[in-house]
Amino acid sequence: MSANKKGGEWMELDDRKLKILQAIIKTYLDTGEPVGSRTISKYTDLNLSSATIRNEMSDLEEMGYIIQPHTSAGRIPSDKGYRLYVDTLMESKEQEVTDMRNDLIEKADRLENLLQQVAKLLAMNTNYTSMVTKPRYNSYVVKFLQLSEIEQDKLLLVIVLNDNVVKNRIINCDISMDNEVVLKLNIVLNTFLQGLGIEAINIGLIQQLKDQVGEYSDIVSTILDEIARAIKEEGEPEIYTSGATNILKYPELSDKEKASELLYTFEEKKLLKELITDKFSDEENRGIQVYIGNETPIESMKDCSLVTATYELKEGVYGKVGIIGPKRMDYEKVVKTLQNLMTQLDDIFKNKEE
Amino acid sequence: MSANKKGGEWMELDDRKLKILQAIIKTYLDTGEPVGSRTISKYTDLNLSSATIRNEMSDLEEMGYIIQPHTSAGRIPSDKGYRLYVDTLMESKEQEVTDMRNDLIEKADRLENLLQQVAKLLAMNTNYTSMVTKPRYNSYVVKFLQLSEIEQDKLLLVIVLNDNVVKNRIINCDISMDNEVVLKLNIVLNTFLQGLGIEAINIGLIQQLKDQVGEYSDIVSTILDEIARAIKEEGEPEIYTSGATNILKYPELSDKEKASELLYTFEEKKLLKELITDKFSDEENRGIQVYIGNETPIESMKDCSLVTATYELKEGVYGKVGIIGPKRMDYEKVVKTLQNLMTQLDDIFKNKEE
DNA sequence: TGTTAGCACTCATTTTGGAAGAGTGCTAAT
DNA sequence: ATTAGCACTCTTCCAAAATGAGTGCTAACA
Repeated sequence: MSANKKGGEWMELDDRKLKILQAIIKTYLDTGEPVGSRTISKYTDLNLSSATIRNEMSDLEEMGYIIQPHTSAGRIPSDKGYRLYVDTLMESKEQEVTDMRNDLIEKADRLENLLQQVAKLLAMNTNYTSMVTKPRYNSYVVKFLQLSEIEQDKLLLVIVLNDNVVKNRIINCDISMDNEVVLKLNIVLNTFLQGLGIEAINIGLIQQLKDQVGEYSDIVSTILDEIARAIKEEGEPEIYTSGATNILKYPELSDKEKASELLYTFEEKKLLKELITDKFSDEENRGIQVYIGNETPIESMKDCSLVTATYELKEGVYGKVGIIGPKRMDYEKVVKTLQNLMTQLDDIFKNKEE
Repeated sequence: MSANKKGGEWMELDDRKLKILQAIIKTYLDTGEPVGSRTISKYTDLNLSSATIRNEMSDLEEMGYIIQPHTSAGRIPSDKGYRLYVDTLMESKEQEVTDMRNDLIEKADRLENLLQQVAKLLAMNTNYTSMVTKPRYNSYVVKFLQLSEIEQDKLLLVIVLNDNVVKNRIINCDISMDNEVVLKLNIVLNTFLQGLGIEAINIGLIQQLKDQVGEYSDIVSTILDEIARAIKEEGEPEIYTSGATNILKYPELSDKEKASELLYTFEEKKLLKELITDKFSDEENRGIQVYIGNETPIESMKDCSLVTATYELKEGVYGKVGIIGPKRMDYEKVVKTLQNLMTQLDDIFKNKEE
């Protein structure tokens, strides 16, 4: 028994076992079929007979790194096996990395488009499913408000939140207002509300504000409502996905039952949003994370793996991107692609700043 | 041979044949399995032996209304058969119609949300896939522009198009501008551009405008660009879909090949957009339309039917909704649901107007 | 003591050959 | 014109047999 609990359990494995395990997983990632002792005996550089391999495999199975789907089938990696592989065995093979920057900058002028593009590129590059979250602050704050009359009894309310998030609302009002009133309202609203977040807009403040505007308190009421709603709306998580149909390419996921559940998860997005808000909001999970099988908290993904990364839009504003594929996904490639994407996104966002 | 070419070809069918065909299609809609002569002989009120039915079926097949998947299987309707059924044989059975209004009004405050909701409700109610297009004018026109300084060298440009479509752009400018300049720019922009569409913003006008603003012509240039882009963007078709995974519920569509293609079509949406802009933009197709099998111009939908309807957002602004399902979809229900939805949407939009 | 060849055994998959069943087309009788 | 009857054609279902991949174990070997 090894002495260390965390990060070193695999000390129980000698070098040869590690190599064999690695060979098994690699082969399985390729083929998706249970791999037998004979295959490995030919595959590896350590010249061993299939019989020896069998013995080792038997051990590895006992230790929980591989699984036999049924007697007299080859072995497939268990979640524990994958975990070990991802943590220590994976060797970054060099591979050309697609430069996505050009594709990206060109098409997208708005953040939403950009993120959707990112998702699409990821899906196309990896042949898995991708998801990208829209970054959001923990708390939004009113930066600037502007009211303008655009029709007889219709006001346009422009709400600018921090980070220059802009929201528009059309407000119907019964009383017609002349220019002066609108001007006054603008001043009052801005002096009262600038810099405030949703929690600061409370009854006391509302009353104060209403006192200032006299007969227009109804409209102010509506406006405040809309502001609150806009802030709340912007605080909602938003997710873009792409390549959902890619999962149909992997036989182990594409039987009706599983595929249906998975596709529904991607279409509905509700679960994905929960996933984001729950588990992945921890400040710690910054780098690239791999969740294997049941490590993902979504039931329908129990046969999938999820690789996530965090990008930084600006100082303190983070979003996530994720790749979902079969457990036997090409972890190397996915991790590489994500790393690559992160630096490219950094570039883009930095440049936009200027 | 019948004398009339269009809409009356089925005159070649006598009453009994019609009844039999109707019975075949109805049964097939129910079961999804080829239907045999014996079934019909029991099913119909016209007491005929299976042998007689067989003869009639043989005729119907020769005429192209039904198909035999293989010798000694029952018959299934051909596209031509479905067409006849939808055009003339379908009898509107009474059924409770869900009142979707409440669900709708409650949740949606913005048009996009509303349309997405509509799509979702349709999909849930019918168990098929639904799509809803965002309505759009043929040509947008600038109604109102507003520039405000929200940061040292960042301007917020609010663009209001007709029908109160609002767009925002953030514009970076090198020169810092005082309040007065912004005010002046606002006036100039509005006087020059109000009421103009994209085609009216030509070189001549641009030059005129630039002359007015002197040193700020660079910024004006950017602004005009952004306006043009905004108008163009708003003119792009937009489609919301829901219930794509529903197609997996129908065995005849859910084999990997077909399902994959279909789901991709729904995810990608590009083809759907083309479909909308091409075929369905004709002013004629106002009412409820049914496209069967190859009548839909999308290859992947050749085993599907598509039922579309047009809703009116306001005078002259139309959008489409569509239901996509297997050819043996429950046409009655779908048509009823759509009719119902149309009136409910009318209600909602009328009320919003006030 | 670790490695290997050999062999019996297991179990999933594929193949095969009916047998059953559904449905037709045709013919002859009504 | 309708129908009963029958031979015929297919698909589908099922079970038995063949195949084959892969294992575990044992005995021999270095």
